[in-house]
Amino acid sequence: MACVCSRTRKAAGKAAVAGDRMQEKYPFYEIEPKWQAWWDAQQAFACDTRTTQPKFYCLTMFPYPSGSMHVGHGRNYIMGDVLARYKKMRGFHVLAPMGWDAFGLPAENAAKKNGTHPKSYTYGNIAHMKEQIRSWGVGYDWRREIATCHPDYYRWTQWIFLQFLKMGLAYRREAPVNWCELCTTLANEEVTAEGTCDRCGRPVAKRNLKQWFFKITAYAPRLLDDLSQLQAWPEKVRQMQANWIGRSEGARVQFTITETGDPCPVFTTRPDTIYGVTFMAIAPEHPLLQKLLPGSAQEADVRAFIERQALIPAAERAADATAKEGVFSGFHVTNPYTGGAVPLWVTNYVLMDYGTGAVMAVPAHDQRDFAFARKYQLPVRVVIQNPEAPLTADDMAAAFEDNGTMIDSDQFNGRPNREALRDIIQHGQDQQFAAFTTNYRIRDWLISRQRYWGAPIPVIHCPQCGIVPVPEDQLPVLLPDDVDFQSERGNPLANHDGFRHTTCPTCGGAAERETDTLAQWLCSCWYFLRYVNPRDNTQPFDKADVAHWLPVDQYIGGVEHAVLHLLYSRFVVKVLHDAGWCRYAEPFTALFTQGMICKRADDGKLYKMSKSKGNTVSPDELIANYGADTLRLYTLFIGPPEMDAEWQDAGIQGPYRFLNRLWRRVWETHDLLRAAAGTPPVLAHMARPERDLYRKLHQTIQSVTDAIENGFRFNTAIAQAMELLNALDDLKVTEASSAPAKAVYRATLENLVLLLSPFVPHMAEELWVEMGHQPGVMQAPWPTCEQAALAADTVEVVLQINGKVRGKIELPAGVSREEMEQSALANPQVQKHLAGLTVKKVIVVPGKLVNLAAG
RNA sequence: GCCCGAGUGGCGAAAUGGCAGACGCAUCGGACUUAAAAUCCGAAGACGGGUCACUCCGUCGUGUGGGUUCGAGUCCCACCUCGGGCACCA
Repeated sequence: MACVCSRTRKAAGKAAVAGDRMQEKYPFYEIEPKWQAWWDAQQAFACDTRTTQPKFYCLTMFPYPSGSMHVGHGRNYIMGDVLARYKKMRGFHVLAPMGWDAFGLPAENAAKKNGTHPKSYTYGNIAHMKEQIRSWGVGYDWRREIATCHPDYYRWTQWIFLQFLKMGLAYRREAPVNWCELCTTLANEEVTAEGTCDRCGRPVAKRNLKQWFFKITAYAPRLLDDLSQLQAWPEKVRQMQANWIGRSEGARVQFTITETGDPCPVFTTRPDTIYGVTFMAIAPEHPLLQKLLPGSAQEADVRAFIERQALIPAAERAADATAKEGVFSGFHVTNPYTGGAVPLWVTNYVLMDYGTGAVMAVPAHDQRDFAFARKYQLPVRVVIQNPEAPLTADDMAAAFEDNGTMIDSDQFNGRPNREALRDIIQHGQDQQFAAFTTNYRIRDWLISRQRYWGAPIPVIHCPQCGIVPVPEDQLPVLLPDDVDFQSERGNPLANHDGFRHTTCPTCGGAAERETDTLAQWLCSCWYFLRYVNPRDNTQPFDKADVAHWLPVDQYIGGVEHAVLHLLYSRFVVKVLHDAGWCRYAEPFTALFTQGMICKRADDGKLYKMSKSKGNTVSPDELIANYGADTLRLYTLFIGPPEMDAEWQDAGIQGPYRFLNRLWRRVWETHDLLRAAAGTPPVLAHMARPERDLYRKLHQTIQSVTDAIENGFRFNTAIAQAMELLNALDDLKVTEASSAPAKAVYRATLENLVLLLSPFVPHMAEELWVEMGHQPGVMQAPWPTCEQAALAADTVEVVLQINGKVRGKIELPAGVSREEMEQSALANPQVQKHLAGLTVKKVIVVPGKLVNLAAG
């Protein structure tokens, strides 16, 4: 214990201590390492998951070990640490773990470039980043540290894959997939709206490849519906997920090829326009064409068109600006509602992977169909009449997409279109050529990658038995170390004969291992479960423990994961729930997405901190110059935590000065504080100035608590603490002050240290001991607000005339409305402004304000 | 095009419909110092006015234009700019 408190120094004499400790700048370089070591020695953040105390699972998104972090990364961990420390003081048993999302491309690229093995590269980076996190003063239960690249972890990632396979939720198929030259295959979620790779920015092309998918589409309705349970998530994230899942209600209608009778179903949200169909538009990739075309009259034209479209990148073809093009197929389709036939066109504006790849075209009521019809002189047929300005097909300059009255639609004529919509589908359903359908935009999740540095997909391809899962007791399928990274021939794993050749677990014959690895997203989809039982060698996690600790009470991370990690994790947990492994269907009760830290780059513009922009700020130097507490305080003070913020180097001065002032106050008044230790403040004994300070203290306790609890408003919490210190200075307590004044002074500093301890833990620990307490400020209870202390004798009442402030008066607390009104009218300032006016109305806000409406 | 979010001093920002600019940065003035740094005290939205001076007074002011209200940064309507998500999704 002697190592942590300052008693040894004090033994040398108070004067010497004061001289030593009251130096110009507080010695953060001494106290910060000291307390970090003490937290380690005390296992201050160790969490016993078998506890029965109220639990709080505080999780910050774990990082990819890229090598080193900048101050922007720190915001995430610091906020989580503030919350964890605060919850501990509120009596919760807090689980705050940390780990590494350690599979991924940079390690493999480094291997290619420098010859470093991905394993040593990754573990080297982890060691450095762990040191950085430690130097920030962020506390975790490091006994629970995990790295997704460790065989003890990825063994269970592979196990999860096998559960999906068992449940029919993992499958392999050949399909056009997103392809990035560097990152290999990509999930749709990893492709930006511009058609580039989310990770490296290269253009993404479509390639036909045999790949592994997870059937996330089967969970689309639940993933969407359950968003409504996530009330403690940012509205923005829920909307982004809802957009991504993209539900639309409509009908599936069975058209048929007139010439052959082949079915050609469509999905439509506008069956009310079905009597206005004048052609059918299908995607060039539509499989029906391969059946119809051979030997047909238009075959050559159509094939030429299809081949030309195949060469155009998907992003370009999907762009709004791309002109609509098409070619007549030579075939027709029969509309089951009318019995009539319309021509079948192959077009570039219909997407094969949404709906059925075929669209019933209604030029009169759909702008895209309209543009196409005008270009190719196809007929326009109005079936929804505009009640305000009747439409004629020949004169229309644009499609009429609003609501109106149905015409030329058999028995539905005369009805408002929206109202008839259900009946139209019902009619088709009764006649068995249509059905109510819900369509989703989300596609299945592509999870295989042609990369070495990932968890091998645990299946074996047997020429006799087909795809055979690796038996669970043979997991993990280990990643071999001895691979050739210099080879240009694709996935290094595929070139490793020792890995590839194996025997079939079913028939014992020669077989080949799958050489694709799992996308790192799958590794990070379940890590929050593993933290509960990180060293369990018999199962991924313990059901009972996880039932107690999950869902995560507070998850903190960047909004960039809104439709990647956060959607995938929800999906995986739902599947595990269905498999009986998890009791809950949602992993994260509350989510907080922090804003990014930006900085002006050399071009004067503001960018998110990144190595490529050269606008990063390293925490290492700042911690060396100002200390971790100052860096933490500035990071939190910079602005509202959910908003992006601009890092300004000079801004750190404010928090630094504040902490130095706090430090000096405690050390300057060392004797006074010690002497006052035995006498708690008593309201009745206080004179006006100390009662005001005492009230301010309790107001601060109230507002800081509220700021942390409601909305993570750390910036205002810190401002409140600064105000309290300013108020404390104003009181000017000295040795000569009264005993009650000294008691209030001590109580204020003591509580200020407690209130600040989650934010600046090292200084708080040090000052806490200095004020005579046992080490371990986190064991102290969080301050509580005394209602009696909040009461004031007088209130300041604002006097307004027609909403403009004309004076202020001090009145006794609890003053009546009538007294307030009379005092206002009697006020000389008010009378002056009222000269020549008559008061028409008096508004009184009790204890606050009188407004006289006069004219 | 659709759906979110933001717009307040030189800057970061704060304000349950009730004193706009708390808190902090930068700036300026003063004290301390041989000097500087640090620290402490003080000033400060803009424009105009008044006084020897201090206290002071007026007008304007939260992206723009309307509205509701005794009273609007805050609520409503329309619009502008910036950021994010979705988008030939049938």
